[in-house]
Amino acid sequence: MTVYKQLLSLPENFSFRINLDYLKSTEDGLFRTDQESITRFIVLDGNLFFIKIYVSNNNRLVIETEDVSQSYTKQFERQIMLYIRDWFDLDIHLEPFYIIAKQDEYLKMPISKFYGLRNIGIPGIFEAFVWAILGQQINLSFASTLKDRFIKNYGKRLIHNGEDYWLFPSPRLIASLSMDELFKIGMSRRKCEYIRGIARLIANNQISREKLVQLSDINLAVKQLTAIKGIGPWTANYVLLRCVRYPNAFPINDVGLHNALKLAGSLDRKPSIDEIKQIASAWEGYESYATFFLWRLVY
DNA sequence: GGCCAGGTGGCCA
DNA sequence: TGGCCACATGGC
Repeated sequence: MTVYKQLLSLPENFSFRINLDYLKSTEDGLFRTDQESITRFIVLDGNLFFIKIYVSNNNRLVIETEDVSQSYTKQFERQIMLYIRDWFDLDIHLEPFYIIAKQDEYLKMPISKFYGLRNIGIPGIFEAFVWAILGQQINLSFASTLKDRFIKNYGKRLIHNGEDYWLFPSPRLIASLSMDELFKIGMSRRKCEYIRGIARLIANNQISREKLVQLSDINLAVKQLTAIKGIGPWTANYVLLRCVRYPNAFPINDVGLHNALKLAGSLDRKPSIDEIKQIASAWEGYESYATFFLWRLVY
């Protein structure tokens, strides 16, 4: 099979090792990691590509693409590069964030420990919503178990070099399932309803990542999303942070954020919401990155 | 055994 | 608006 190789230059404040470590900690069947690379299948307009990502000696990102569907064109090559730039959030300029963070009581420790980390995204909006809804209220290890069951019950299994990879279930399929069919994997009936509801909205193109990007106003985006049953302020901000990439998305109610602030600030208790608003006022415009680095302390 | 987990909607005053 | 409560399940 033909393999195409592309290079992407990396910003100085990007550490492949730190980002690989992060991905390793969140491996979910959709992609795989080893000591030096990340691999996954991606689908573009129904065409399948297998990509391998690693770093070269002169600090460039190398992307090898196997042309599984025999349909590789310059157009797909561009789309694959955009996919990678987006997944690793390569187009954001983080210098101003690091300047703020270096003198911030709560951020100086995490940015020193994880210097070079990026907000590794959740590429698909449906995947982002499902992951957020699964994570509501329950502990993260159980949420991971549910995600694993969700992917392996309803997703598509692919094999490459004898190893399993999964494609995330399509919103169309999930929208068509019965409550009992969804309930069997062990999530609450409410989570089943929320997930099926969002699957319908996405399948009908009533919600899309592009539309949310175009709004370009976090308050409007949150207002629109929280009108949907099952999407509260936390879920809306989580999806805007991890997928749509609003730099000022801020899931202020997040328990993990509270624990991380307690740890980073050596507090004897978790801070109150009012205290967090006070703390975060120094991060204006970079709340998403502040949150992502703080999460890395506790997850 | 009880409480807390990467919350949310529904009910009640 | 603000205060409860249920929700599925696992870990401590």
